[in-house]
Amino acid sequence: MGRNRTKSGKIRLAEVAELAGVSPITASRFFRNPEALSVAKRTRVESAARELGYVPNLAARALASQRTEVIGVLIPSLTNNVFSDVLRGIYDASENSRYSIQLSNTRYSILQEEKLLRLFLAQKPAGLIVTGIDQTTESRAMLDAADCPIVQIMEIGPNPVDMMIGFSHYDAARAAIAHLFAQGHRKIGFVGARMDPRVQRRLDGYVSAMKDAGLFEQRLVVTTATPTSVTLGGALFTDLLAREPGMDAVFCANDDLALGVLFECRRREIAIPEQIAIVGFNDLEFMASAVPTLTSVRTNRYEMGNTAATMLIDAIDGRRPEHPVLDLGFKVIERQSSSPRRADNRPAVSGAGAANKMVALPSGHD
Amino acid sequence: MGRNRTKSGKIRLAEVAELAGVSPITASRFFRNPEALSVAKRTRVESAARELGYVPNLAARALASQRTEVIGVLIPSLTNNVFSDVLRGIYDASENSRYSIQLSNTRYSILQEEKLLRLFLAQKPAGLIVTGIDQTTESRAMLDAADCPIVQIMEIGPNPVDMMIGFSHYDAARAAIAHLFAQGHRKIGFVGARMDPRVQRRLDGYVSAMKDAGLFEQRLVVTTATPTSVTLGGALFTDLLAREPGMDAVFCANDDLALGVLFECRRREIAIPEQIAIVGFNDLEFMASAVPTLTSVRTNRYEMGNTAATMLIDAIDGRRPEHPVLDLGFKVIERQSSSPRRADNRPAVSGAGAANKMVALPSGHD
DNA sequence: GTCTGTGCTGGTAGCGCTGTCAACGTTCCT
DNA sequence: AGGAACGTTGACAGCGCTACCAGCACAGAC
Repeated sequence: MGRNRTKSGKIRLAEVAELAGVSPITASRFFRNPEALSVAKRTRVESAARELGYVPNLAARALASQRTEVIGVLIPSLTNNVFSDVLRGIYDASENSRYSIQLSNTRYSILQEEKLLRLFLAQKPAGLIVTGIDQTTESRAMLDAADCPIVQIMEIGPNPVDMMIGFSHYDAARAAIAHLFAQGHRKIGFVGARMDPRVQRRLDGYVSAMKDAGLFEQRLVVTTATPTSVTLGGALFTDLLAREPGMDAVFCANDDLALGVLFECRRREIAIPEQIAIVGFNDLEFMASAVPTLTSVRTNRYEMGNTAATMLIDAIDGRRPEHPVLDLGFKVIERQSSSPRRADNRPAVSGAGAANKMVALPSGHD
Repeated sequence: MGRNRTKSGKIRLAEVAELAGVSPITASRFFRNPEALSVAKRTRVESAARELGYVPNLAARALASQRTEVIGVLIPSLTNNVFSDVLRGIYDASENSRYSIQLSNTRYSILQEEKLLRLFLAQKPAGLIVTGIDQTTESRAMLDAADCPIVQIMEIGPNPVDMMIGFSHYDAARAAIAHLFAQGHRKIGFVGARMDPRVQRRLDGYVSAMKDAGLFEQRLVVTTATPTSVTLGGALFTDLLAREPGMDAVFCANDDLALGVLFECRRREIAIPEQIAIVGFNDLEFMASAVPTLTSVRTNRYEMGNTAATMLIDAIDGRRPEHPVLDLGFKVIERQSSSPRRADNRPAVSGAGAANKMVALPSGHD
């Protein structure tokens, strides 16, 4: 018995097999495909493993089987709370599987992404989750050649590498603008930061909606490459206001910016929504509790991460999903900051948590 | 040449060695300890590896060397933005090392932590980062027995397992209350959510400061086990106000709660700081840009993660730090929400980014 | 000239597990 | 009854790398 023990004192599969009275390979099978064993041996191996406190050596398994049980995840930012929700979904889904998550941060650089992709692929991951649909041609070639399932998350578009889950940022922005139109707003500004591909598509959606209505003007758009923040929202709004004092609404590319605009309005004593309406994007938790409560476009971030990881794991295990491209849609959550103008300029006292009118839309593909 | 190629088409060390005209073991040494090679062989192996695009097989290395290049990280939450800053620091520090991060979420459960710890330790990590100092005795025993460097982060306390980096939440809370006392406040409420050990210590600091001043009353404290949120801040503050309408300040266990209190005050038309002062904790970005700007206790979260990972990697590589326990301290950032009462009840128009008065304190050890 | 020490290099023997294939016993069909 | 088909089991041979130890050449000490 002792002779089967590792030098390091760890219990090996051989020892479990010996105690169970089976060959090592049978014990090995127990951990990979228990159904293949007879019930008698299965229970024998199981109890032997438990008795000895056996923990498989993943390195040996990876070496022998020529594959790992690692899911690589490439996201552009760890700071942005949008990704923390997605990540939580991914980790939750991976928790009860035998796969572990290997996370890397591309810092919004597709070159960095390419480099990380090369690194990941060299270790033969079981699967890969990548953000967005804008990869370098080199990255794209690597992804196409990869022999593991891949999920692209955050948005949907044509030509998926493999699986895809997200929504149309373009349509979501158009829906936000349509909502503002419906409330009677016309001079609608756009405030955006970071300007990654998804924010860019929101801008595109805004531009097209405004053009469709014959209301687009370049000076209504203020953007910057700087990372987003609440403070930045106030600063960009200040710029916008200087360019176009007659503006009656602002569409913010994310909720942090929207909060910054809210505070800046308060600082300038601009009434919301009477003088200026605000719409954010993502529907972070605080939007429902701000004063006034802030309208936003709800995106299903946790669900996105969770479903992506679940789909990926299923695909790794050979259960490919029926629909490899999944549109999670979005909802425009209408709140006080964009409600129709009223005579009473004060927000309701019990504003937080008040029933939110919702407009749900699946985003159009392509 | 071809015969050294893996079935999978990957280049092995043996092939690099052959091209370089050295033995495999010499090539192996090149990657682990280049200084041990003569300059001639070093350059030969280097160029051979580059020419072939060699990428080491980590599983084989781990199996043969009986150790991994994985740093395990155990944090209680992925949602809390406090941890996203810490994580960013950790990932940044690991990026240019050969170690990779394996992250797991304990969900604020020390039992879950114990389970994960067992899992991690079984894979022989190169190092471990764990959150806080409140482990189960079983966990503590495992950590003590672990044969890898360990860093405890987020707080400091007696009996470090190995290394430790953080600050005293107790002292930080006392400093916040001292600041409020200095501004003339007396009836100071406490609002806390989640009540993990660190929040509990902030509460302890609050209680002791209030007792020292002979001002403590149990009904000034409102806490809940519910996870924190902005909305919850408003709700808890509402409770507090119902219990003690005469309150003149609130110390919030974190900034989300503080923002919720701010909005609730606005909803109730309570003037800040004239009627009630607010102090938060962590100094998230939005605190400087709220209206009025919100006082908070700044904690060095990114630096904490970054330094923890750097210390850990150094220790793994045999360079143990001079001081295994590092107190990163904190700063009370005084802003409008706790400024002395003024006749003018309106906040300054250019409030955001206005010079912040700071009170820096190292937290006392133990 | 012999001995010891140092710097570099290579051979051997696994690390712990799994893929492949063959073999076994049993059942079911013709 | 004979044979095919199936389910179950085990032997063998590595997966790609590194720990360990031995060996070599050379330098310096006696």
